[in-house]
Amino acid sequence: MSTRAYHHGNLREELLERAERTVVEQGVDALSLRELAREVGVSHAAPRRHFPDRDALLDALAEQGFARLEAQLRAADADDTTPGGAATTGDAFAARFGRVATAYVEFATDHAELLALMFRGKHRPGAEAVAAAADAAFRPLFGLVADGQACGAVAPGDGEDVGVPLFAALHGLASLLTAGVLPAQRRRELVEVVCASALRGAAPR
Amino acid sequence: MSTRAYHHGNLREELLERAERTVVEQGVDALSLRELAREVGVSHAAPRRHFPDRDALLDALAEQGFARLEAQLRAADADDTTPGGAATTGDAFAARFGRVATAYVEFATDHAELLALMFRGKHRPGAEAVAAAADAAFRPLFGLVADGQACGAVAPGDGEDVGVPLFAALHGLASLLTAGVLPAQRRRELVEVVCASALRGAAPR
DNA sequence: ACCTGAACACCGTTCAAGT
DNA sequence: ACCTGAACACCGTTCAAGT
Repeated sequence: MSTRAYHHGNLREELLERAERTVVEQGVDALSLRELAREVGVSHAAPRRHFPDRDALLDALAEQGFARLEAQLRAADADDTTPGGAATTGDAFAARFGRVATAYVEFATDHAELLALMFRGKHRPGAEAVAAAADAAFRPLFGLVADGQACGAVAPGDGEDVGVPLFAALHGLASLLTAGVLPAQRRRELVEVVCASALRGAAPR
Repeated sequence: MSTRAYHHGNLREELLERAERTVVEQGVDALSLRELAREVGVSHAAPRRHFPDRDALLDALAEQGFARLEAQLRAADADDTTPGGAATTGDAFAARFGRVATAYVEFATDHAELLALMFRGKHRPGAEAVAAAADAAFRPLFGLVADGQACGAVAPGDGEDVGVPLFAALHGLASLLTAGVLPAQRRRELVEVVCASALRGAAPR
């Protein structure tokens, strides 16, 4: 399988992998289907078999991005150093939320171009896969909110309504950092400030 | 001056105006310099005199967008229906903040593509003009925070640190709405929920 | 000073034809 | 089923030349 077969067999994955690299490194605008095909060593029309057009490839990248984000959030949430397991006190909950928030903002700043692609909206008509991947990525966040309600750190009520302000604060901070509106070197500090404020806003009253 | 003079005289403004329309209506990707020149009735090389390349035009559009946003925020802030003028009580402050927040989110959803362009980051090297326009646009928001501190609705301290969480919550909500992650028809309701939460988080403790 | 027209090197997309 | 090669209609950018 080391010989370059006529039937590549692995073209789709190789295209995605290579495309993500150039998007992360050079931005979406720098992604050319023709150059991509050249890099992979295939004719410029070959990708069409796997991605009908450029937007289809971009949607696939967005979907993959959400999967990465989900994995990163889950890993951060699982990385619980407190002895008792899941957070059951307010302080422990705040620490857990801080870890997930940090992971979210880190993903955003490390993959700014990919994040822009993921939140570009206007995906192709048949893009339920992207929306599904997005929902899955956000689930850890809303699951965390439910746990917060269980331990009394977060006000009761509809989980979405309580979770949206937390979600918005996090995503807004990430977006302002990647846009350069807020200085990237203040990232750690700003995550703490925003988390503290958002958690006060979400606390029972 | 109704005759199409050889020296157009007004080309820069006409290009900007037309470009903004197609960006708002069709998105950044649909903006072609050649088609733009065609629409304005000028050779395809003519725009180069006013915008060295495509990114220069995009930066000019972003700058113009921030100016529009600033005007809209100022108008919303000035539209004070309470008798006594500037807000001096907590309730009045919350109402005032709500108006500005609504204006911000409305601008975002009405000009989603333009907003993406404005917060695209990676502007050209000599893009201090864009950054300056952005700062000016955000000033009403931070001025509002200072007033909130003066009337005791917002915790004291460095204005930026107190303002950033409010800013992040607003921008995050706007971004999630335009991306389609949150449903656009719940806009009014979500603005209220997010504002209430963010203001609780910013309140003195 | 401002604009034109031809030229260059790239695109994305399509489609008959090959294996 | 998967890929190639030529073709089409578009780009952004450059530059000598026109007024």
